[in-house]
Amino acid sequence: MTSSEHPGSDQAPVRLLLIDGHAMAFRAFFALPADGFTDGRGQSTNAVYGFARMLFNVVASERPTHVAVAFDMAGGTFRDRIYDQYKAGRDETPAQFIGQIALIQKTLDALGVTWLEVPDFEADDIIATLATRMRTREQEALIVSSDRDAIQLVGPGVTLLQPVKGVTEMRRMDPAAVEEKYQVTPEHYPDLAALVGESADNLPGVPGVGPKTAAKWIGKYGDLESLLEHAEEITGKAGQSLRDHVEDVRRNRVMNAAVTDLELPDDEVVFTLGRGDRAAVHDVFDDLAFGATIRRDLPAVFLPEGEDGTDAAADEQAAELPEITRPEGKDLAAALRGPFADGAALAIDGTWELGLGEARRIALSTESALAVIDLERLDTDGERALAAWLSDASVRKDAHDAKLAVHELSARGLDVEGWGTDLSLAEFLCRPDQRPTDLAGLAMRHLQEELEAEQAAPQQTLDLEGDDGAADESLARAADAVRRLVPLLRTDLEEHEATALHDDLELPLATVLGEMEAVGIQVEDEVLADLDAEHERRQTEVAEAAFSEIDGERINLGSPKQLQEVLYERLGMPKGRRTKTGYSTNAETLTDLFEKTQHPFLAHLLAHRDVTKMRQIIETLRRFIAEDGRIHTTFHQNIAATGRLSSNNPNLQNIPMRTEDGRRIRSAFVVSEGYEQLLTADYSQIEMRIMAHLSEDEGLIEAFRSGEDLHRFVASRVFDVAPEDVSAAMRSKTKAVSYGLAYGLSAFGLARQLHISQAEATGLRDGYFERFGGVRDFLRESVEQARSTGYTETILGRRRYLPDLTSDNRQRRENAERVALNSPIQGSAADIIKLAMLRVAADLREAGLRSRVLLQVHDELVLEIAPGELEQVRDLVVTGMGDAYEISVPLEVGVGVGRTWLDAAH
DNA sequence: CAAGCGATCAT
DNA sequence: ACATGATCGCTTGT
Repeated sequence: MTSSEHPGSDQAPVRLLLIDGHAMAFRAFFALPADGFTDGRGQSTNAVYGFARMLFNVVASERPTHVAVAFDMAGGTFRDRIYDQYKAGRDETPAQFIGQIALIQKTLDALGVTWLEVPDFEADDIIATLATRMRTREQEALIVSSDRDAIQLVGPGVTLLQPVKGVTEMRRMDPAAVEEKYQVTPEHYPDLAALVGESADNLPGVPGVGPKTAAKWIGKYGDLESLLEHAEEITGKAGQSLRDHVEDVRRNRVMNAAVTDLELPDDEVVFTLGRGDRAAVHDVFDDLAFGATIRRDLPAVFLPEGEDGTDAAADEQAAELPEITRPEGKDLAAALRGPFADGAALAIDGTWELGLGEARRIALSTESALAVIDLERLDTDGERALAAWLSDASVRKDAHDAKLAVHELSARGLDVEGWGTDLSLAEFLCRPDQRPTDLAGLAMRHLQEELEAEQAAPQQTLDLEGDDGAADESLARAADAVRRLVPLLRTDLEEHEATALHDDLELPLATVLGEMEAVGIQVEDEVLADLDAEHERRQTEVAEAAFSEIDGERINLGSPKQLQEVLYERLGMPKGRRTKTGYSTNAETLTDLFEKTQHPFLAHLLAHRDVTKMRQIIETLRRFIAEDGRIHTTFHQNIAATGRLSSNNPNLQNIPMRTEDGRRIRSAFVVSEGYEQLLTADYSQIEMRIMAHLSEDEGLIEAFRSGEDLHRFVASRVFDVAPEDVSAAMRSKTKAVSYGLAYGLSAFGLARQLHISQAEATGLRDGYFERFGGVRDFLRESVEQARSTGYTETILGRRRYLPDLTSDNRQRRENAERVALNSPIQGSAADIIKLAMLRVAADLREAGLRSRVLLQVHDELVLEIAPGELEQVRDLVVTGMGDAYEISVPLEVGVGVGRTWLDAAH
């Protein structure tokens, strides 16, 4: 309890939040699209949504003890009687805004927030009265209003939050901030405003006098009254203008004076928080068709105490590490039959770099025991015991990164079965848009909280990666951290309905990927060396040719900055698209420029770009060829938020394919000794097939069942001609629309891509949607549903959370909408090929075949075929991929075979 | 030396 | 202003 410093205020400190209801509702209305937020019965709810979010935000961040919302009343105010032009000339209320104020008030009722309106007065007067009351009582008031009349209320204990952008970004105005911004104190702000005028209220000020002059005058004469008394002294145009408009100024000053003595409730209870009713809020939100996102953000302070009580779960477990044992040999066998018999969390101190396993030790942790095992000092008995334990599927093992562990252990001939939980995968499934480092940090904070709850937080930071000969204790603590985090992540998985995805898809896949990485793919360095040498020659040639076109000056062709100088300054070419830092020099721009100017420099520059890119790719690949003559990429399961894999060190998922020259790189990827062929198998148009499945569009489904070429079929419908009469142009345009749709392509973007007018692009899209309405409905509903639930979902229930779908920032919101369109499609394709990989790997193993999967490239698998196994493997792969998951159209799989990756293309 | 940017490769 | 990635070289900031 803090004792009061002044008499008469023996009550607890009050922090009253005052909101200008109409002003904020209007702001919300214009910050969010009215068409994007409706209750399903034609009533727009964007203002209600934005208002609620603003309220939740401010309450959560400012922690007021009391709240009141003030509204203007219909029917005018006393100010209209003083000045009949007050607020004249305002635009009519938008039709979609109508009714939303009543809905906001309904929401406030459910939240137990008092709202006020007083006949004949404005919201500002209500706020002024209450703010003044708080100020006299030396309590705090916090005003949220975009109306400038609120500025005069700022003072000791009274702060104004002015919305800056949208409804969530606020600027804090205390007396100092007001003075800083307007050069007058808050109480003199109405004086300034009277001189300057307020166009929003149709109150013209003194012509030729702006805030600078007004502030100067007020500073000189003290206040408006003294200024007007000395009006004769002021020289110049402004002085005359002032004398000519004294009447206006006096009127303005009367109009903008806030009324501070309204009769308003003054009951302790009236404005207190905590009187909301969760059920009522949900009813109102149901009625408004609000989704889960905003419900989650409802601050608990609105509800009665105890209803949202979160105190629970005191941990009985001590934070002290169990004694670390270092079992060796026969001891190990005993230990593994003892406390570790049911499973353990596992940590490893190695790294997977260029295919070299470097693990020296592993740490195992259970609730009661902890062991660090030195792999290099194990004797035969110990190794045998460890191998048996690791490969016993009935013993559950958890790890931060199971794939990494697989590498380190299998490099020493130890195979692992019976994985339980992989923290990195669990974290990713729950929060796919977070970077792994952030997730690790998040996990660490969870852990820290738990340890603090146990009041025995260790001082050391935990290093889940393990590293450079760190002490046994560090490794042991990492294993202990895994152990402690597993139950938390299991709960997390349940909450995100991702348990099955983790247990039955991602974690088993990790082992498969680990094997693929370890095997790698054979690369012929000589082929790459020749290719590099050839491109080096061509690079010199085109560079010289380019220089000769610009007076022989040897600029750096790789420097966008220097290129801009040459192209747009020296050669005076027309400036096209802009980038953040200047004018674009990308291939599209350069090609356009070439068409316009025919300047040979541009052609040479483009050629230089191509060969440079080629060399870059070739040299990168060569650097990654390991001792064994193979490239071992790393596949990541926790990077691409849609659920795709990513590949790095090097990236083998973006080896050139589009151009003839680029494809030659693929001829360096070859079948290795002891194997017969490379086989590639890819899904044909899997994303469009998923679109057909998810949208249930009959036309699209028929397209795939007909066996006709997809784009030809679709084009024949769109352009209303027989399939055989579809021209190449029709087909390629239709194809662009088909693929663009899944990416949220706009008419603008389509026009740019196809070099057609925006009108033609719009027509194309409309024509498409006319014939394939199911697709349009599906896309629209995807976004709508995601906005409501807060996430998108794939066919396997993989979620992606998209809070930006309700952002008041248009760019962010529209980006989230495109993501919402694309994620279920791209993500479902990722799900399907992952299922296929598990199946193919399992089938190969069960059939006792030596052939193996080497790479995955989103919709394609690359396998290495052992002698004599081609037919069997081909069937197995085609079936495995084709039947991986049943959707309403067939999943077609194309197969190619050859000595090199290029030859295996089909 | 790191970080941001622009460009370009893949599906 | 069309989704998901990786990588490189240049430029700029620490």
